[in-house]
Amino acid sequence: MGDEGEWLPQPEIEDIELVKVLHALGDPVRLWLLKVYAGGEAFSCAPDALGIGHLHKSTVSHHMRIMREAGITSTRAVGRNRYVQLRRDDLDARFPGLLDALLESLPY
Amino acid sequence: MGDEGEWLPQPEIEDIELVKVLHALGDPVRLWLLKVYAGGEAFSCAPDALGIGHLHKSTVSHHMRIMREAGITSTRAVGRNRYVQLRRDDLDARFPGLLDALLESLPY
DNA sequence: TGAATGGTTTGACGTTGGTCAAACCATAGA
DNA sequence: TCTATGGTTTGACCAACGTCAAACCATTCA
Repeated sequence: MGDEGEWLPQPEIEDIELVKVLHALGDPVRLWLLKVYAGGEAFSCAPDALGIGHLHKSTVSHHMRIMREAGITSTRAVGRNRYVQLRRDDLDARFPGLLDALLESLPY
Repeated sequence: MGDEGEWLPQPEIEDIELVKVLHALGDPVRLWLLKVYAGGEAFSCAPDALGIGHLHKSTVSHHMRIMREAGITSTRAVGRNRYVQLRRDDLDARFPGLLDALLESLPY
């Protein structure tokens, strides 16, 4: 009760590397997740809830870890849930204009 | 003589896919090449001339092909030389602001 | 306390990817 | 014409990657 949850490990702002961010986003599933998280904080990792119901939950967990370790997302663990959000401010500070350009360029 | 050379195969503007561009740039060597080509047209594929003298020339050829097929560069073959340049206008038209943001964010 | 639930981790499997070396191709130059 | 040269292609090798399944862990709730 009253517990805000724990933050899962993520790189410091200055340790976010462009090549890792690009590598992380150079995958169709993770590029899709970028769009999902851009729409607001997600509180479930369930494949169906994320629009990737065709993938196994462990695969989704894998993709979310890669995005978090690349510095794209931050995750707070509260109970059995995971609150995932884009690190908008950090990405904007580190790579000005990049995130906006990416979101503007997303397909669909 | 007077031969302008032949253009190597490359995708049409509308066929350039964001995920392929990001995947292509999610590699340290190709991210380095992006910076090189951003500095102006390159007329040699020699590893030394491109600042990647530690790599075999066939490896460089491989990376250049991936960048071209992703739609990042265009290549004109004139004699034994290859004139490689960034597809600035095409990339700007397809993904507004992305290239500028990337070039601003490059390390070094 | 016991069962169900949301996520993570591990292991396995097939695919893709980066690298080198050698063969190859076409052009330039003697 | 012969040789050297700039680049490409092919094959091989090993590492990295995406995926699933099963085991696992912690939390929730009956």
